[in-house]
Amino acid sequence: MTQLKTETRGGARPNAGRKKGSSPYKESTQALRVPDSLVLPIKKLLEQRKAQLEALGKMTTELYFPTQAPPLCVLPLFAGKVAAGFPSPADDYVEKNLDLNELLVQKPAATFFVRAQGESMLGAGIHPNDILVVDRSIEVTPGKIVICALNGELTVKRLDCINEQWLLKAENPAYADIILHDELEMVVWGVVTNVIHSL
Amino acid sequence: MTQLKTETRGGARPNAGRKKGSSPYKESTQALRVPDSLVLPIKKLLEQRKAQLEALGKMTTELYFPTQAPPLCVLPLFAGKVAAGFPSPADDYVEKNLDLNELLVQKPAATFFVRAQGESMLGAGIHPNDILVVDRSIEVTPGKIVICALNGELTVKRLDCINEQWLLKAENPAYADIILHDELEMVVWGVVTNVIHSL
DNA sequence: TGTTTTGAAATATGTACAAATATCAAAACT
DNA sequence: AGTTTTGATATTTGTACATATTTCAAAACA
Repeated sequence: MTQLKTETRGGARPNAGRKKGSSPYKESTQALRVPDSLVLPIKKLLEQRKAQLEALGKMTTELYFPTQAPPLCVLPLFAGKVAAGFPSPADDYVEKNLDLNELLVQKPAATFFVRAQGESMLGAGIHPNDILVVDRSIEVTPGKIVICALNGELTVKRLDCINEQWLLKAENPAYADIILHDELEMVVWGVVTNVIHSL
Repeated sequence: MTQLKTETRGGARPNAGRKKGSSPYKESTQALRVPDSLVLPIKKLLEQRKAQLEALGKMTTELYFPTQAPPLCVLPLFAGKVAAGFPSPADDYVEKNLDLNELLVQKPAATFFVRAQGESMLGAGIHPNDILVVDRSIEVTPGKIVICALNGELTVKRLDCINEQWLLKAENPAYADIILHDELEMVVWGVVTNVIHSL
């Protein structure tokens, strides 16, 4: 015969139980059926989402990470020559399939975009209104093109160091270099890895 | 009492039953639990995948569509000024969240990538080794930058029409324009919408 | 002999459910 | 009075299962 224990701890009471939104995604989930080949990519995405939310929890500011995700998209990349007409897969025109996010974003949690203004970096292929891909995890060294806040103003320049003097160099003869002295408040946001130019 | 019907059609036999891979994805599926905010995007992706596979069934050649999907990726886009340090969401530095595929690929089924060669289009911001985003669904009109096969050679130029004479113009004084005459076999692949430049 | 109809079998798919996990107020302990 | 332990409860989460769908060979038909 089993002893009936009358436990007095725990028990029914308001506010008991697991809280809504206590999943790693901070929101409810639902079961979705997806094809095998998409399982791994989507799982990767879910891990990434979790990591972002975790990072978010440690930040004082918010909004750095998206609340909604976009559609996946992989498209073929062609290269080389082509017999007149559209290329055939028999020939090796298809270099490989390419995903833009994979190509341009190595570390999602450390990457953001900035829209370029001005013509000071034309020589580096950066035109007004271009979108710059910026990686905050890359080491800032002389020669790198960086996004920085100069006295509160966002700017893109090539960082350089000549005779122990740090410079921000424009890649356009019409613009003067900026010498970094103590009165100048300069904060580097990250290193520009790619430029997206719309025609 | 129920009448026991002895059906003679159908019945046990080899090769009966639904075939493996008879799903719209041509492969097996599995249930995956995803956060609410990802449900719609992923459903969109699944629809896209189905549409691609359907289109594939109607094509003679393959390989235009990917067999494996990439990770999703949305990142913030910043704009404007910034108080020294990293931007705060209280200010409006965050222009919007941005997905590269969404930004650069309007029609996945009509879009592909080509790697640029040569310096003939420097003036349009196209450098050697840049990746060009090409949309085959955009109408080819004078002024557009197009990818075309010229006697089997892949090239990128600006299409123009002067006095009813069609031209392919380079955007670099060092390169001559190409006049389109009957002996020249020219097939337009599509219109260049974006240029991706690596630093 | 060629065409159409038919139903059992095999796979596909949405979801219900059981098991796992997190939460917190009250009890027990210092 | 403050800290730690405890267990009922609410939610999350993986997956088994019931249902729907597709397929094909044999039977029925023309």
